Amino acid sequence: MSKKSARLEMVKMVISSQEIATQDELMLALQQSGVRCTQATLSRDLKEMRVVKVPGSGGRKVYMLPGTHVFRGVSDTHATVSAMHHSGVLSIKFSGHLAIIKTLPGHAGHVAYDLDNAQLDIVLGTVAGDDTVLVALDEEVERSYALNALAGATNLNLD
Amino acid sequence: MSKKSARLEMVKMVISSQEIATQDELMLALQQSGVRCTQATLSRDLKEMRVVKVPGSGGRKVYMLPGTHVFRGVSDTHATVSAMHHSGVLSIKFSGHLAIIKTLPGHAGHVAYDLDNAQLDIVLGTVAGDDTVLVALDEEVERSYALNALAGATNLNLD
DNA sequence: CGTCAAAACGTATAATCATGCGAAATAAAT
DNA sequence: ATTTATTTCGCATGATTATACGTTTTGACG
Repeated sequence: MSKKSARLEMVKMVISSQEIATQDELMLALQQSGVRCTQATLSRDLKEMRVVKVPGSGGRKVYMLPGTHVFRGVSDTHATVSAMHHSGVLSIKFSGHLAIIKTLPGHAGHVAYDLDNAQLDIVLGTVAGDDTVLVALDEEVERSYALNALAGATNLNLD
Repeated sequence: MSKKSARLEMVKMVISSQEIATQDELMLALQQSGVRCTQATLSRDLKEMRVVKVPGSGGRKVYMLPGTHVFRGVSDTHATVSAMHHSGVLSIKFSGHLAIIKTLPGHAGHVAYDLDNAQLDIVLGTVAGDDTVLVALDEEVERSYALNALAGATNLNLD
């Protein structure tokens, strides 16, 4: 594993788990993880990885992985993600009439897509971040029912 | 019909029909269509529209409209599009203290942006996906009031 | 190992983009 | 219409990103 590809993996992990607005910011975040390099190198890395900078709410712009932001495990030196669920769904919790689905980094979009396609009439709408999906539920539905429906639509195995 | 929204439409048309790499380039392309403005203005426009710059194949980076947004019909070069700035809002529903706004694909960001800028004090915050905006509402507000406020801020015509 | 070629990198700087601020334009109110 | 408030905009400049170029590293081969 070259020094470069290790850095690239770390970049993926960092930008999919936190909001990074500039390359200097990214550089600092990488230092926290023991990766040292310059802004120039990151500029080249981000271009090579086709990372895009997206204007978000609140006037800030953050880096995001392209396409189906799929972040597959980390290789060697650092933390590897265990317990990979097929769906990428880690947990489903509720607050009010909102379901909060936590996923692996980068999987939220895919999970939300599946949910939308499932056409559940208990779901009023979904919004996906990077590793979180907010699901607005109909007021009338019971949580136990919703949990089953959501788990089913996302291929989550309830234990 | 403001001068601004006309320019915004033209920007959409230009960046969806040709490969634009810089804001100066975009500025020149707009001049060809009779729209004159500065790079500074375009910077603000692109941010408002949440246009992203994507590193493409040939080492080139081009601007792209977010989501699966398809720009639909404008007649010819100058073409003042009528029925412009339809909000893209399809429906507004409620669940608990949350409003769920469904929009045309790719329009959620813009709608959320408008809402944020409207500075409604009944709105605590917004989150935009691709075609859904979740709006966190103040606990005290009546739904009928909220509906009117949201519809107003998003230029939705209530029937 | 030593040599060569290719890739990766840092420095310095150019290119591009974002923004504070006052001016001009637009809308709202009297 | 005149005043007042709000939005939009351009200019100048600060902030961020990209790259030319020389240096170092990496890897293949003898």
